[in-house]
Amino acid sequence: MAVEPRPPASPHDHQSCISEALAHAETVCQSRNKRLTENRRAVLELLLDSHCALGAYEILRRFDWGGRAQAPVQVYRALEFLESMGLAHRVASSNAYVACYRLVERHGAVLFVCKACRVVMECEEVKLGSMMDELAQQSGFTIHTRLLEAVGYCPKCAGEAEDASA
Amino acid sequence: MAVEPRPPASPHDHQSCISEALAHAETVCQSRNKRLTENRRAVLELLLDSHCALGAYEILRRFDWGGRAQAPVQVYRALEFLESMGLAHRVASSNAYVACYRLVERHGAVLFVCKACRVVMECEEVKLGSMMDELAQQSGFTIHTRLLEAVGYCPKCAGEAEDASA
DNA sequence: CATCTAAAGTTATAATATTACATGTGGATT
DNA sequence: AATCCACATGTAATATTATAACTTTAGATG
Repeated sequence: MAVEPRPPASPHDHQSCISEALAHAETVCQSRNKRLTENRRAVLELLLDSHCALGAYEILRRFDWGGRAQAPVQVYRALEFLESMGLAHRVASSNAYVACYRLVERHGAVLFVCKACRVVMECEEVKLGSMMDELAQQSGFTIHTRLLEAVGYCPKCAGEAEDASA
Repeated sequence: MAVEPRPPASPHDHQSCISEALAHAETVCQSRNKRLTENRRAVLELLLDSHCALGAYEILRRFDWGGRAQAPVQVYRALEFLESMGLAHRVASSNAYVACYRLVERHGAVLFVCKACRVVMECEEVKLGSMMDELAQQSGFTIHTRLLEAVGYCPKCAGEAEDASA
C-alpha cells in the first residue's frame, strides 16, 4: 500500500502525466466498449489539468460551451461517466470531483484532500478496503462502494502554515 | 475493531438505547462546558429515533417549529454542534446525518450505510484510522479529519433482495 | 442591574444536483 | 442508401442542500 509514485505536491512532468492519463482513458473506454466523447474528454482534461478537486459548477464555468447554453446536467453526466470508468473520483467531503491519474482499471482509492489548495493525493486502498470488507462481513453488511477520504493539509500547505505561525 | 454491540438491524431495547445516548450527550456537553439546548436536543432526539441517515430538510420537516418559521440554518447549526461533540455524524455519501449511539467521547467512525432502508451501522475506526495515518505520514500529509464509509445493503435488506430474486 | 457572549430568529440567497423531454448522431441491419 | 436503434447531447425547469448577513433573545457573570 505504497503512496502513488506521482504525488501531485511534488514536481513532475505534468504534460506527460496528462497525456498518459488521457491515453489510458481511451484504452479503458475501448476495452469496455464505451465512447470517450468530446464532452467527456473535455471534462476529463479540465480535471486532469489541476490535480485538484473541482466543484461541478467550477467545471461548468471553465468549460468551453461554444455558444451553447451552460448546462449543469451535461457536466454531471460527464462526471458520472468518468466515475463509472474509474477515470475520476467524487470527493464526498467537499462535493467535488478529481481526475484519477492512476493507470489502473477498476480500483478503489483513498483520497487525501488538502483544505488549503484542494490538491488531492490518491493512494491505493487495497489493505484498507479489505479491512472494511472484513468488518462488513462480521456484521452481515454487503458493501457496494467504499468511501475513504482524509481532509487536512498537503506537505506544501502544511509547511506554509508552519512558516506563517513561526 | 469489533462491530458495535448494538447493531441497529437487530432487535434491541430502543427506548433505553435512546435514553442512554441522551444521557451520554448531556454528560459530554457538560464536560466540555457546552449547552445541549432545546433545539440541539430536539434534533438529536429526532435522529436518535431512527438509526437512519436523515437529510437536513427531512429533519426540518419533522421538526416541531411551534409557530416559528422553518429555518434550514437552525437545523444545520444544531447538526454542526452535534457533530463537533461527536454526538452525530455526517453521512457524506448521501449528504445526510445520523445520530451516534456509541457512548464514547471524541471518536472517529466507520459508517455502513444501507442503500435501501438508510440504516447506518457504526463501527470503531481505530485500526483503519491508524492505517490512514500511516499512509498520510508516508506522503507528508497532515490529517485533520477522516471519512470512512461503505454503501451497500444491511443484513435485513440484503436478505430481502435475495428473497425477491429467488 | 449592566454587560458580555453564545444561541436563536429571520430573511435572503448561494451552491449542488436532478427530472423530463426533445433532438441529434454513429453504427448496425436490411 | 434507407431504416432503425441505442446512446449521447441539448434545453429548460426545478429540486435539494447549505450558507451569509444581520437582528433579537437568553443565560452567565461581575
